[in-house]
Amino acid sequence: MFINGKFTMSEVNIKYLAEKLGLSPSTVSRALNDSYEISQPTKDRVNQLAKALNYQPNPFARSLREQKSKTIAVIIPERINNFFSQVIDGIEEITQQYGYHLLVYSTHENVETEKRIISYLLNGRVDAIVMSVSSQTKYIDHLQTVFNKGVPIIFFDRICQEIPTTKFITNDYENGYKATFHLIEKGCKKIYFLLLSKEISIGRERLRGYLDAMKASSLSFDESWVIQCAQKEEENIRLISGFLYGMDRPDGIVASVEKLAIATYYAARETKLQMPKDFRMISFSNMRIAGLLQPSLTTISQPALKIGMECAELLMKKLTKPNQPALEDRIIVLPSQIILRESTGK
Amino acid sequence: MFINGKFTMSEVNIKYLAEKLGLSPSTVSRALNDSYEISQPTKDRVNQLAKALNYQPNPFARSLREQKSKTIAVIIPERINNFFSQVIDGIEEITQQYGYHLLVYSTHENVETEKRIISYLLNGRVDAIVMSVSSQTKYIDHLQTVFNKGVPIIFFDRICQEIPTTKFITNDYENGYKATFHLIEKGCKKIYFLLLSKEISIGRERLRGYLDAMKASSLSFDESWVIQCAQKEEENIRLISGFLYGMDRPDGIVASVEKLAIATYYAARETKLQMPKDFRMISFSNMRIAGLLQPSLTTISQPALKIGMECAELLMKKLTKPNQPALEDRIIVLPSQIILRESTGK
DNA sequence: TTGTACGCGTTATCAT
DNA sequence: ATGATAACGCGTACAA
Repeated sequence: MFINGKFTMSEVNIKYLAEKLGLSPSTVSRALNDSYEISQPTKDRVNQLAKALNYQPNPFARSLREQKSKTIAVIIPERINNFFSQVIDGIEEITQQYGYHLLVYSTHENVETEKRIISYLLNGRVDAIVMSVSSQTKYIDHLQTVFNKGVPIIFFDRICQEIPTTKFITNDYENGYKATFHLIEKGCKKIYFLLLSKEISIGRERLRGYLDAMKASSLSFDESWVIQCAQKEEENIRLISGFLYGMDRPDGIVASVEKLAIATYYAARETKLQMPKDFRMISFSNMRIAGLLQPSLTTISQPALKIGMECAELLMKKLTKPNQPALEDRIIVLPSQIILRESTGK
Repeated sequence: MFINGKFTMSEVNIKYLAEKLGLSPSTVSRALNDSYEISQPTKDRVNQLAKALNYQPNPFARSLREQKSKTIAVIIPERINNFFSQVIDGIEEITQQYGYHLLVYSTHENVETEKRIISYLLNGRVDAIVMSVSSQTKYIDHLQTVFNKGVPIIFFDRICQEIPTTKFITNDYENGYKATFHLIEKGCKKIYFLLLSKEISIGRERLRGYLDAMKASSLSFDESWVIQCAQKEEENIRLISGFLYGMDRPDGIVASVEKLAIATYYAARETKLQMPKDFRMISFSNMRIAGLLQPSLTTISQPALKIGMECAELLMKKLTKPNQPALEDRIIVLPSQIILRESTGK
């Protein structure tokens, strides 16, 4: 409805329906909610008119009344990333069936942004939070606050160990080990590990797998082979080109996240080195087109859609059934898959 | 606050602050909103306590009262797509500065899903909608309804011409022409055009550019060269492989969307054909790593981030300033960029 | 089976 | 400068 050009919300509401039907608002409300107290004929009349006028309950009135929003916040470190996109697809697939809505936020790997976003969510705006922390997240007061306020929170992939709630990850340690072992089997002697940040869980776990695999082998190892990378792509390309130019360059690289593998491709171009001839690389990645790169990239691919769906299913169970206990403090591990391609040699 | 294990929303609210301060709720409200009617000392007292107790206004009470949600819906056809991810990044960058939140929905290219999503949004849940329509969207009653209800709606990329509102696109016709002309210059004689759907605006516009370029040349042309593709990747690979196997295969391909270019890469593998030797391809695409493919892909790249930011800026202007007129019925064109790479020959 | 009254938390209007 | 009251739209305890 318009009043002097301005949209006003005087839509059909319960009061309006009640008037039209000669009933009281409460009767209409109960009829719409299929209450056992209301006679079938009345229900029919109400539902018919509601449908005819395309009545939609006001979500804010309802949220205010019920103290819940039917909305979930999803917080990710970056949007331009197949893994996170797939996870959100998985979450939406489930939550949508329950009539839940998704507020999606990107921290752009920035803790301050992460804190700001979370501060918006502590007022009941969302019924729960599903998140993967930023690579900068070291201090976790803001996450602790969420938990203390009783807002259900689930972590996935980049989890926060310290918060006693449910976390979904993949077998990162194991795959860090396997990835490294695969390179060793291929004959690599000097294997570097590219790390986004030591702060994040997946970085630490994958690194641990790498370190153990190196230890288990008879290969030499130097701490300087663990390369701490930056946020900016150009910086990383420079960094990686730097050590690829050297005479003592690595002949194997484990990239702990996709963007570092990509930076390595650019660095390889710059230094005119070829995979797998000059060095071999394996990367954690959910790129659909890893197989179309030059050379195609051997990847450890995470079950992203499944992670999203499992997060959401757990949450829906907790939120839609009465008297559910708090989310259990446990880590659920879903297996990743190694897909061999040209970058580690056929 | 917890009551028998259950989280209850009895957070600090205005009433609580008022009690603690020995003031009335209305005074507190006014003080928090920096009303001129309140004395400075009172304001200070109120703000101090509010800060100390970390008071956060209840968004639903406010929305109910103000008849606005400070929330924007973003509806896209698919999430696993760099273009749409970048657009959303752009939207968020602006809206976040104004304290707006983003509900993000994917239609998965399905009109029915699109209709369902929109029906959720007609009850005031969002103050505006920014969307790119699904490739199936032919009848537009649901979009018309949005407009009729007075909910501001902006289209980008895949627009709906018929709705009189502001639309943001790139110069699709021009680039369809240029892309085709580029192939012609490279000596292609038989150029196919891969189309996702004739229903969507970008498909039609890019096709029009292709057709005009073909017409302007002295090349022969057959209608069957415009290939209507499917949703499923495997189906498209089969379809494309099908005509690549033939003796009368094309020597040039214009892919109107990224996913069709990718299907073509797989089809090329299957048929053992090589670009640019056996055929050349150019594609509309925002893939960051188009340059790392084998061969690297010549692309027409859209200013996605900018599109998002411009959509959001227009919207914020309309929503945050009083008495703004309805969104103008006009199309704003931002230029795309052609990036030449190996797939069309150096 | 239906109606009345109230409160969720906020802000605006009207009083004082 | 501050307080009392009403209203946004909904659902429910209580009354009839």
